[in-house]
Amino acid sequence: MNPPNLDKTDIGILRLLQQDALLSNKQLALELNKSTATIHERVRRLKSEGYIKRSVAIVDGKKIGKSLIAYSQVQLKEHTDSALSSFEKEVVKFPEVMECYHMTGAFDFILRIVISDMDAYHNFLRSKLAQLSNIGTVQSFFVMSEIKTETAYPL
Amino acid sequence: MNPPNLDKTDIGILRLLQQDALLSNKQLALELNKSTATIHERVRRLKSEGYIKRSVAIVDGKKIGKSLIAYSQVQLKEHTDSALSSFEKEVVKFPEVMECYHMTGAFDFILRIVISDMDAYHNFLRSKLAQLSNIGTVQSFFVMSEIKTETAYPL
DNA sequence: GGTGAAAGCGATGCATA
DNA sequence: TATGCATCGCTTTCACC
Repeated sequence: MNPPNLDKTDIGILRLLQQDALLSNKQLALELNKSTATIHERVRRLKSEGYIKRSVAIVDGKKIGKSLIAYSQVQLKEHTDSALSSFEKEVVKFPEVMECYHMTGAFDFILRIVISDMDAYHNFLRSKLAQLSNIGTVQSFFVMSEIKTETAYPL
Repeated sequence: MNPPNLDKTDIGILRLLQQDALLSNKQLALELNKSTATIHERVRRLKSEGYIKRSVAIVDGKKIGKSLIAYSQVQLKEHTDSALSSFEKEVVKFPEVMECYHMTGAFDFILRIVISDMDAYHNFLRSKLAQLSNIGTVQSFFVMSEIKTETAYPL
């Protein structure tokens, strides 16, 4: 399943738009040796079929005062379906939680939390996260340095 | 530092472009009650000053055969500056490692690894990650379900 | 710094192969 | 399905406020 139903041109489009979503069809056409009309149709198809989910601007978190990134591992007390659903439903409401995954292994969920500083994190933990029902343990780890942050899949 | 040196129009632009990088200046202008020329100048400034780092297409990993996401916690044996730098220099070369952070706490690095399946992960671990010098322990956790994956900072 | 208008350029739809 | 062409609309610049 690699490539699935994508030809070389489709792969090329995905590779290039993952690096820069603002590339014009003209630039893509030049790079991939196709006409702009062909590229236009391919891009339309890649979007309508869901290969490209969306295009977003990546903002510098530090420049807008989000200087602290935490990864918090959450273990729940109960693991019934309704307990899991209830946690998921509540945690996604917190704007500080930018990512949340249900995991295998020693804990249940991992959260990526983005916030201004440690005081704010402390406050978030005490007044928001720990207030949810069914929270067992929360273990927090903080990013000291970002070594690699890639949004583009290798193709 | 919230807002730093950004006015309401700048914040609005960041908020909207974080949701959809392909919005036209005309659409932004309509939404924010400014002229297209003003929006054009503001967007140019936000990019040149680094508030907007880049614009990217978000591709559906599962549709291109990247069905397994792992978070792997790596502990090194030695923690000299050169040992840390050496690990960082090597690990970023792996295309499977889309994110890598140097962390506080019980382990040194957390890696987000995106790959086709568990067989491929096993192979990656044995033939690539564990081959790096100075690796102490690697603990792997796998994503069962994505609850929230947000790229936009709350503004 | 913001605006409106003019000019240039790319996006978009279509007829054709 | 891919292409060239023609039209339309947005981007970009500039003189002015």
